[in-house]
Amino acid sequence: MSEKHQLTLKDIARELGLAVSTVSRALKSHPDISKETIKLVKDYAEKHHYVPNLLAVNFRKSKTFNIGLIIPELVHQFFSSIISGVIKEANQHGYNVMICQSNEHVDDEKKVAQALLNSRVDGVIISLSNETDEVSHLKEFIAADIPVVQVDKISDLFDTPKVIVNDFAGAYQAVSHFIKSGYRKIAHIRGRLNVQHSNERFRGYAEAIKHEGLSYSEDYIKVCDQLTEEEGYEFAEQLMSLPGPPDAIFCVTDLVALGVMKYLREKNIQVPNQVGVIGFSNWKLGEIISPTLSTVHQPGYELGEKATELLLDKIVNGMDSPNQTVVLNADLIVRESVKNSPAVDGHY
Amino acid sequence: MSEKHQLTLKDIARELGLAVSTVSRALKSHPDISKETIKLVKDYAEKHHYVPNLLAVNFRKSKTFNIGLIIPELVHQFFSSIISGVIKEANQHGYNVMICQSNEHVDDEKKVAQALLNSRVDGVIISLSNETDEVSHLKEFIAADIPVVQVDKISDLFDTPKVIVNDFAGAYQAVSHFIKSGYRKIAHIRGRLNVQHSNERFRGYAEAIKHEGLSYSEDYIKVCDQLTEEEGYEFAEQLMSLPGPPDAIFCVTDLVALGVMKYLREKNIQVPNQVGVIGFSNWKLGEIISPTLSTVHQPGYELGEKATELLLDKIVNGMDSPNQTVVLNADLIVRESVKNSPAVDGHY
DNA sequence: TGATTTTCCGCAACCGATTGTGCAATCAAT
DNA sequence: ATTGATTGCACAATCGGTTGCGGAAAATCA
Repeated sequence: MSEKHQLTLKDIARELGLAVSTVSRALKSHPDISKETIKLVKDYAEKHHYVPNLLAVNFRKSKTFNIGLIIPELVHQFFSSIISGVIKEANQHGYNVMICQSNEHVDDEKKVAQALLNSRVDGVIISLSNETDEVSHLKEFIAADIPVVQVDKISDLFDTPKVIVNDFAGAYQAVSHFIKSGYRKIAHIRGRLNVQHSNERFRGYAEAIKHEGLSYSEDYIKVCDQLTEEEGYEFAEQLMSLPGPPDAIFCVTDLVALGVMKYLREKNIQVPNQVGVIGFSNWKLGEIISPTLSTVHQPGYELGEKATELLLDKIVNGMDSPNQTVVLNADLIVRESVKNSPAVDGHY
Repeated sequence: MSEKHQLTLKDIARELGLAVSTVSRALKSHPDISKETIKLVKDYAEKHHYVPNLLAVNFRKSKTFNIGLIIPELVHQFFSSIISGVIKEANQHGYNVMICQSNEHVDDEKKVAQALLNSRVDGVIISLSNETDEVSHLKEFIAADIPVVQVDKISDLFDTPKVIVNDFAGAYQAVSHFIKSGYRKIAHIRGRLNVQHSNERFRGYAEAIKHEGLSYSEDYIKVCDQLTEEEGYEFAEQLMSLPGPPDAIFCVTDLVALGVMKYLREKNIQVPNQVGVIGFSNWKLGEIISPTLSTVHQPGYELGEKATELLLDKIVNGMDSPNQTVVLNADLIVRESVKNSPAVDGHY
């Protein structure tokens, strides 16, 4: 079975009494070659299952047809969704994806960036680590004429095409939905002050409240550091112990929301009737717990797709094409953790 | 910044007044080259940041340094753990990983297999789709001298190295732990009859019970089809409605266990005091729910590592090395869903 | 000193496909 | 019939390393 020698152009040429160059051109229907010869060659190639040697083609064209993907961590629903989108879109255009993890550390990020540089990828998609505050190691790609696209966790210090989620609008939707469902005292457990996502979500929260003519007290804003379930639990306790406790809690993340719900359940506070809860990210577990968790869906798959689309555009059309920023919608998913109200007008 | 022309051996040779072949050999410290010349060349190369053109090297050596990885689905904690292990091990040896999804469909599996074949990967790691019952499309790899390693979801019809988890021992541990913790009436919600994993776990369940001198009635065995939370809920209801309901339920999967716990909570049946629950797989969500879920950990990362190790061995040492099967342990993780008992001797 | 071995390096083919250039044969035009 | 344009294909260089072979210079030996 194992044919020692893969069929090459030379073999076909010899067999057909043609020159290698003629065979090569015939296979791509070059106008210089007569219809008859083209048919002859193509028939022969098909019959003998000729497959061009990718290694040779890539070498000649000086292209690897590989794109690098640097993400903070692989075992994570959101990021693996992104990966999935990238792979699908890349494969569709004949590219492979080399996945690297930064583990949220800038040192690892530098290391894998260097590795990708050495392996001569045709382009790179990156979602920055939490630690990354300067991007000199990424600018080397640009210096080497390797296009880069940033996705989700981006830096404005680095001028590339970007694909992000509209955190503001997602948060705005969530909080508006609270209000339309009859909740009035809405608290927010937010993320770190130096993270763009958190700030945008907070902004969405604040704007929605303001837009509806309501207001919030500073007591209603809690700042997470690690975004853990424990923090959610703890802040829920603090919030519910206030003289005027909230009747709704918007959480920066599903995991935090879970901690909140755990506390509420333990204290026999009814969700959604006494307190409504909305998270962010649409983790699988939100569908599983009870009551099921309302959340804002981040379209990871679509982020990956779009980022790849932009990257391939750069690769094909050159570095000088404009650096657009694509903003994808983050949409509210209403589940049981928010009470139904006839006031809801289906606007969402 | 962007140096149009990457430094090549020819450049170094010209600059140093040497032949290209000499430079090439010097860089790999070939004994034919004098110490002085080697130093001269290496210093120059380092100073000017010479990086060999991987495309050229790969072409010459007829190697891609790519390995393919075919898995059912990417967005899944277990499989992404495997991926993570594969990538780490592969990168450590200078290989890249091309990830493909079969989406649990044999047609997709065939498609990506063909794609990997055409892209001339140096080797393939595969975890079969649920639909796969014949492996002719995979034997093409062997015919093309491309080594294959199977991981987790394997077929005995295909003679390759394999890496699997000891489902039997994991289940045995779980059920033994139930017994040592004082549970006596242990039910099992199992998976499909035609899936090897399910059968092994069932076998572990049955053997553990038998070994402790206990027995189970057929009423205590429920067979899932889709392994969903809903099925868990439903079967829990059936089990708890029996004349003699169980005091412990061993579930084939964490998700099923979750459905069970949901039912028990709704009926105010205390976990773990009235009924103990153990799942399988160690999903993240098991740590998050309350009570936290005891489960059997499947070492996905280690599976990936080991599979890659075996594959690289094949790639380097040739196809004729023996096809071993590596069995990794699946270990019990005790959490709150099983009651503590002094009878537990720390054996686990 | 001449013969032989060893040391060190250059020459050139090669991997397989791509592509610019050149040239014969065919065809059209004057 | 002679010139000019067009068609259809072959030749050969090229991409950047790798590697077998051969040969000059230096070192060792007789």
